[in-house]
Amino acid sequence: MTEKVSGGRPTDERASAALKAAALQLVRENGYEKVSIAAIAKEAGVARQTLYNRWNTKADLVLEAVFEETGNYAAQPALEDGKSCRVVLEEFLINVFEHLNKDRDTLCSIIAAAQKDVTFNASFHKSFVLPREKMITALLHRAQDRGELSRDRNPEMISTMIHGAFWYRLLNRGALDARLATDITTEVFERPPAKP
Amino acid sequence: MTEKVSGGRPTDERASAALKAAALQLVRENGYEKVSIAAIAKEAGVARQTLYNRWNTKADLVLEAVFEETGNYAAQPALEDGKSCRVVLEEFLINVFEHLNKDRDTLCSIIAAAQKDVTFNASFHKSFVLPREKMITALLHRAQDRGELSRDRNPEMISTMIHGAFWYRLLNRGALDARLATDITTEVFERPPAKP
DNA sequence: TCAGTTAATAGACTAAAGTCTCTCAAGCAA
DNA sequence: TTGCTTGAGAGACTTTAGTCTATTAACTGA
Repeated sequence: MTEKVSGGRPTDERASAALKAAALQLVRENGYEKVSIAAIAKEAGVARQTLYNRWNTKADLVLEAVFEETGNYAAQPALEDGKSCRVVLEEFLINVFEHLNKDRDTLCSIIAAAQKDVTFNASFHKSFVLPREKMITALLHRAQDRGELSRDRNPEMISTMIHGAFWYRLLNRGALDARLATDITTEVFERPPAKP
Repeated sequence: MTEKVSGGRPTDERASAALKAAALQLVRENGYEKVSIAAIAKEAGVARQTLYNRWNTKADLVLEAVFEETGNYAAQPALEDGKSCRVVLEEFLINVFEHLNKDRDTLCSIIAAAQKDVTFNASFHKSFVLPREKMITALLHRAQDRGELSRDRNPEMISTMIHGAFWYRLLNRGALDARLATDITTEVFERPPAKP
């Protein structure tokens, strides 16, 4: 964040790149838990301390590596074309699930790491979790504005329930597929009134 | 599971009890991550190997300890009295949240541990997660039978979304309070139709 | 009583995370 | 060129999880 003040040896960006590449490769090959920090540093051809100079934990490094490679997992869904919000939500979820499935085990490990490290939890939440939550909330507000969703509904709560549903599936080894996207979307948008 | 066949020194149940008590006390005092297995064994006045003889990991031990002490966290909600399913769900959730809040950090750590150990994940899921999921699903089916919930709704999906919502809150350090219980229940049961 | 069996204790050992220190490298400004 | 500053490399050190082994304790059946 803060600009470098004066001299000193510049950080070698190739070392960062090599570490991220090595981390991603080893984690995908062997699984997050099986890969030691020493192994990542060795694979990158870099001293272990250099890794610690840049990231606090393996989780920080791997999150950044996965993130960067996948373009931050799914862009904001476009709201302003001809599609209904319902269709946009469904397509968005399908897209998210595709990305999640690619690094599924790694993401589970990252969520796990966030539970044992408050600092990492905060940065993970800020850079990854919250933005996604707000995308859905914004989409649901838009749906209310367009009359596709009743004003009586609670977009923040629905967003929590949507994200919760696939976190729950993710962490409990359930399927993350188009069917889930459709089922969630249906539950959100098709609301026949209770019989009196 | 299998009965003991013949002789041999009997396992000392006092050791198990002492280990569970020590684990619970130390974890609540210092936090799950800060407590080492050696410290638990020492506090219980028992050899470290004795702990490993009974549980595979710290997570197995702590889960059992927490479980036992809290009577498995919330009983099946009674379906057969005068209350509506909506009220039963709300009260059930309030009750669950009260329990969850007591050992909140510990439960987060247990969920985290389940992500790095397939064996523990399976036993956690079987003994803890699935039963709760089925309670809610059964309640929602009952609501459909009684006409409190439309037949068009998907009880399994709703159950996933409900549990997901509070897992998500739990893991992301959000509030687990009566307000959440009410908001969830409202989202589930009050479904004004979309405007045409 | 004694042989067989299983549990408990104590301690060694490995692998890994994380911290620390020392030395060298690479840039800056006077 | 000479300090000054910061990064990089190498390796020591501590703590912990987890495994393994040898020894002793407690119980059963013949």
